[in-house]
Amino acid sequence: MDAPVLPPTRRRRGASGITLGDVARLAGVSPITASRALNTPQQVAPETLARVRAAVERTGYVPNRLAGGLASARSRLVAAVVPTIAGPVFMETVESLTAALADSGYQLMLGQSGYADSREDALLEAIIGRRPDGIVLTGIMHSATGRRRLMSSGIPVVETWDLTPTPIDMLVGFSHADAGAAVADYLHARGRRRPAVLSGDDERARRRLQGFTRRLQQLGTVADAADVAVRLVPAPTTLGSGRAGLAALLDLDPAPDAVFCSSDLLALGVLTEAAARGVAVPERIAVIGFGDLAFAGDSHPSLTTVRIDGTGIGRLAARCIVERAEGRSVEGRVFDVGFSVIERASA
Amino acid sequence: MDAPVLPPTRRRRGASGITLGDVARLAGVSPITASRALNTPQQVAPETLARVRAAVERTGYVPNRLAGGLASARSRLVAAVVPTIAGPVFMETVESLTAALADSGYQLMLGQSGYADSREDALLEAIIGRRPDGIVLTGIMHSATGRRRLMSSGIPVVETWDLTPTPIDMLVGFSHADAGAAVADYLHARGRRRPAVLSGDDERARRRLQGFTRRLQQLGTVADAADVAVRLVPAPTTLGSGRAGLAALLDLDPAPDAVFCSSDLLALGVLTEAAARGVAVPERIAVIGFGDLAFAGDSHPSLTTVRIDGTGIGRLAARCIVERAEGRSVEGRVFDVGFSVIERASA
DNA sequence: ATGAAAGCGCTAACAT
DNA sequence: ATGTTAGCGCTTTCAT
Repeated sequence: MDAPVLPPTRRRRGASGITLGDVARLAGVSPITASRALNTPQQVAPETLARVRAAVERTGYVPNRLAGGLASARSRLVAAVVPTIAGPVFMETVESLTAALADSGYQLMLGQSGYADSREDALLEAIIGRRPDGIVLTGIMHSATGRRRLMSSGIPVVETWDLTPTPIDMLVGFSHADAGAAVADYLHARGRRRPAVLSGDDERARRRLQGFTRRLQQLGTVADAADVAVRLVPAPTTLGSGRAGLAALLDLDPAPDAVFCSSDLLALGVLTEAAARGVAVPERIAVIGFGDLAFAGDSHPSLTTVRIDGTGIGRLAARCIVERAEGRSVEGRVFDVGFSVIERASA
Repeated sequence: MDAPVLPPTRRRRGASGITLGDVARLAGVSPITASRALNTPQQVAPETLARVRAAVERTGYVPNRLAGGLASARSRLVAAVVPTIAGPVFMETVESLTAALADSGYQLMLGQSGYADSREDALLEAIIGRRPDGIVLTGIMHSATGRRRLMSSGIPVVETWDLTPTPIDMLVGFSHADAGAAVADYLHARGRRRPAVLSGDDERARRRLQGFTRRLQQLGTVADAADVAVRLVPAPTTLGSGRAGLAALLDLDPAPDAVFCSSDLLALGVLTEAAARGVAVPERIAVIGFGDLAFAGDSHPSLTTVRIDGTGIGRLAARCIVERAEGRSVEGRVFDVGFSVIERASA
């Protein structure tokens, strides 16, 4: 039998080599009609629709989104950048972001910036190269070069977990300085006069620390910022560094009567060390965490902390991107989701 | 001046509309040469290379990987599926996977399967549609339909965190039954004769549980599987369910003298509840966790647990995918990374 | 070492 | 409601 005249090797097609054209042929329509049947079914006659769907079913066709994205300039891909996945802080946000995006037919690409700026450029290149419909920045950002690059890329950007004065584009976060101040108020109202801070050494934690000490000065708890005992530990914070941190703080004279920790994990370490030493919490020392992670309500004593709605942040970030991608305009570009101090037993 | 004759609206190009063609023109070469300069520089004359690189620099060109992927049938995208991102268990694996892939020029796409099978089909469709060069399945898998679909997609698949008898393709994991048995041995050797299990209700934990009780029978610790007190808690496990779990186990008569927890978080909850009740660990009850999360060494008492090299799993999974994608063959398709019981103070 | 032609699989822009 | 045409931006194949 004569094979039809074809160029020698028809090229390796993706193993599941069924294309829209194949489906269309099987359904007896043109490719564009098949495309419409899948993407905008209301534009297609019911009977045609049924034929196309049957053809899809029979062939097991899965549309190639690379091709679709190239043709339509909409990749339906969203990139998220986190300093590290292994930190518990942003997980909630990434989780809800992933879920919310999936609901709208978008997929999440994950990038780790690390806590260093060096690989950041490579990461941006990798991300922009995929032409995502949006980029969600979580936590720390960014070299000035990186910011400029993002702006000129024209890709919608949502920065999260912070409220910076000059956002790249959109912003979903809260004021870390205000959160620190709120904790200062809380401790002051409960009569604590020798507060200390145990803090991871990252930018946002430092901002909370600043807000905290500043408010303590305003309240008259301390005369000078230097009067607040501060112990910095390297990021990421751990239970172990919390234990070591409390040990160090207890050696001070006078010993503090409260510790504001920059993370719940740190606070859990403080509780652990206090229990190990027989130091009564909150009687001898009050402990406040940050984040309200899942375990905060179940520690012993239960942990007073600052709650951030990480899930809400993720969901809102997703909405910002999706609305923009679909050409709908969002009312506003800066969203303050706030925070709340959750009173429990430890303070 | 006469504009060159062009179709009316040249179509909206991606905002940063610089293409390889633009770069090539600027460098005075053909597009394909510019392409080679970027992808296989050794094929290009040094002087040409320099001109192309200069043009890239000047224009801020970022290659469109959607187009590249479409043309080359290599997306340099890898999909990872986890039940949930918010669980601490797989974070380490996802982190090292992301990092290892990035080092080889691949990007990670994240999908959440949830603990339910319902959305799984949609997720697979979304993933396969992107034509990733590989798929990493972490934890639970999968409806028979899903497995078949993956196999017929022709995309390399790595299942992780488990050793199943009939892998879809490649496998990087360890035997949960063996891990359970090892814990049984450990407790038996230390004279514990009334061991209990506090376990999240998921498949792999159940497999460990089975290995655990079976070995206890072999050892003669119990006559019957039903003699091992088992308390199941819903996944995901929390510190709170650990506390509640111990409370329930202590009500038994006779009370257990050891608890094997299906996660470190659960074990931390047990330690917490024990401390709150003044139950001495390990004297009155020994506690063993699973996972060796970061905090395990720092709890009070420090936690005896089973260590899994999550980072190694991620790195190895990345290697499997990358080697396959680059056409190199990997020696073997099943890798047992094992586990180790870490002896600390709690047991 | 470089280039010309063709096409990856899909969708936007016009038809009709 | 459906089809035709012309690309999206890149890489493959085959020449030179």
